[in-house]
Amino acid sequence: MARKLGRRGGNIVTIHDVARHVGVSPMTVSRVINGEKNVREETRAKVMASVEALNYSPNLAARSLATQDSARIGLLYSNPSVAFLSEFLLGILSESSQSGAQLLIESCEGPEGATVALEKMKAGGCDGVILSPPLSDSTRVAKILKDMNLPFVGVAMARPDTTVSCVTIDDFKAAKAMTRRLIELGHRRIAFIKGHPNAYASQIRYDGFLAAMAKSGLEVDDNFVGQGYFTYRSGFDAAERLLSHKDKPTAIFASNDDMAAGAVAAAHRIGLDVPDQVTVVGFDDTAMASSVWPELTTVRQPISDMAGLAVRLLLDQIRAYRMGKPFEAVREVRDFSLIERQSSAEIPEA
Amino acid sequence: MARKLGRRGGNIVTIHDVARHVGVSPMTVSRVINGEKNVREETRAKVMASVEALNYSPNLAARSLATQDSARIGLLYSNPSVAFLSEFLLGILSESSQSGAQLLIESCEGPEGATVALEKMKAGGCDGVILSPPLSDSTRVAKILKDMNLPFVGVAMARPDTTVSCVTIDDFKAAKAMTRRLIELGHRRIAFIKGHPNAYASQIRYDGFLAAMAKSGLEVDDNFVGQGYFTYRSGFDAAERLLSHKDKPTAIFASNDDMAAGAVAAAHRIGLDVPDQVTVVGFDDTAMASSVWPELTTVRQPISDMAGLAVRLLLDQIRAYRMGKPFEAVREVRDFSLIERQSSAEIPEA
DNA sequence: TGCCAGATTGGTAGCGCTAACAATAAAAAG
DNA sequence: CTTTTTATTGTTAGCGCTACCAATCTGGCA
Repeated sequence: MARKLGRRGGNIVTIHDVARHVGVSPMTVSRVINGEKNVREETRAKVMASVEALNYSPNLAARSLATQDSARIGLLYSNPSVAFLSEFLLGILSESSQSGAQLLIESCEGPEGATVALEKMKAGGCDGVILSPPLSDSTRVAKILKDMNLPFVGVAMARPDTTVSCVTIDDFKAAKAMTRRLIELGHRRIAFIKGHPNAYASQIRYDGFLAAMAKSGLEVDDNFVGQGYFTYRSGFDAAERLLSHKDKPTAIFASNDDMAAGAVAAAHRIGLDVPDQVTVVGFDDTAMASSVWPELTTVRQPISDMAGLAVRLLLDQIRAYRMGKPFEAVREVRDFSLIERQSSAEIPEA
Repeated sequence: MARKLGRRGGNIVTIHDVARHVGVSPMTVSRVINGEKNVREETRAKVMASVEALNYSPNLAARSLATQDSARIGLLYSNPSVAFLSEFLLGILSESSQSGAQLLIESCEGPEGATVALEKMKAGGCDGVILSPPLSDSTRVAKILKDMNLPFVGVAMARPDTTVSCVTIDDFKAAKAMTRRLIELGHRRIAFIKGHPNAYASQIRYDGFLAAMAKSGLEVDDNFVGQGYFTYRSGFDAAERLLSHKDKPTAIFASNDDMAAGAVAAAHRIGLDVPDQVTVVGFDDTAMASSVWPELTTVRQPISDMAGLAVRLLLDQIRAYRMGKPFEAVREVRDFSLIERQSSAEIPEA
């Protein structure tokens, strides 16, 4: 029976080829590439060498067919920052392609649209769902999923909820750290622009700011707190107000990058140089942060990693669910980092 | 032999289940779901009904294993606009998950890094590569791939090259259309900010602008053409200069959104209202366009569709390549669209 | 020396699907 | 009415991999 050739682009190296090359059974090769124990070190080395030599890489389709643990995971996102989305997708993608998971992607507008999207996923045979913010913070979406009996993992969820699995950073700590950094730079009159009142993250970031200020014995003037809505425009407006006081703040901490960019524009409008006369910092490290000028000092979440981790967690949950194990929520907290760019500087000499 | 249960999340419906339910052979079901001919209409309907009733959806792993036409496709991107990337990924993702293609993703910095990344892909068993801009425009990357004998498809390639497959829009026409629109709005003194001189798109967009101007009998003053580099800062600087002439332009066409955003900031700085006193338009419809205020009128490419199409084209090419057919380059041109937001308006009454 | 536990390896079967061919039924041709 | 063609369906085998169990080989110990 003539074997079809040229398949897999000339890379038709299978586990059998490797096995033959080494002189062991395919099963042993399988064990080695899956890192199982109970393989003699010597054998393992030989196999590894052959894998390398033949440039073998396993056929994921075959593997997931054989292991039966291929899963379909749904990705629900809803108009997050686009920059966030791309990093998010990158993380999801590389992880899920490795684990051979199938992806179903749906976007939705708010929790209402979520119902429809989730029904669609369920119908499409989804085994679990990953939620991007701000959906991950929605109690409503969480409820829908629980009712559907679908495992899910939220990414960058600010809402504290021990019954839901998620991967996040500590928004409180992050805001606190950024504030501390501003204080370190000599700033005392620090203004804060809050995010959308509906978002959990808004409150938590604000709390972090307050905590850092309190710890340094600095008081927060009500005039130095602006209400924003996570949009450029709202940041612009809030900053304009904040900067109109006779005793201007020397630094503005906006609780996301869009608002920080708006704040920079407002400062420029008034004729204030950033950062020489006002420091402006943001949060999230979206594309915005490095597109505007000066580029924004901001807080960065390891989004790609977080998304990848979310996939792994979800697959674990799906596996557990299939084995009939009881559900156990996991909360993984990742480290954030402060990215210092050109929009922040030491306090100007008075 | 006890069958493992609970697999595929309770959605263990296989083609056999459907077959049994209908009372035909699995093969017939396979034919129906693959839309093959030579199936009686009546049978087809019955199968369809069962598929619906049982909520069957095929196991892609099994399918690609059986058809042997699973492919590994590489995705090479290099720091494009993040907004572009996410749309791009979305398109790639939904298409490739449907076709069961495996994805390998690599980013690289410029054509130098491309060599390394592509070697890695080749080693990883890639059967073909998709290039995002600006890599798609690089003759160097194209050469590397040709030398490697790897099929590839470029997305949003401005460079005219009939030996390379790509999916693009007509940058010339798009720039022309936007310019025409500005003229329609009554603008006569229209300034243009060029993109990075190394990018093909820059020249082509500029040509489109010139063509539209010429067609309307408008002359282009050298003072009304600024050199930018696709960055916010360069747009800011160029606009500042353009707006400093005593006979200011009433509209500025920046050849990407970042520069347009910079131009808006420059106008604001000078105290000019956008769009009441100056119209500013961009190109690309990146996140930037709808993040700043006023939101930018711009040219939009159907990136997601284009990326999806690129995947399909690439898979076709890989298939053709495997069957030993000669390579044939395809150039698919998609329609762009003009997105009118708040940064453009009719010419102010003098 | 003989026996057994544990370590290491191999054999078999089958995951869900479809290519290729075989078989049957229906239609067309002679 | 038989033969050929064509339309429709079924059968077999195998894609590449791994779960499961059987086989073999260690060495330790009585």
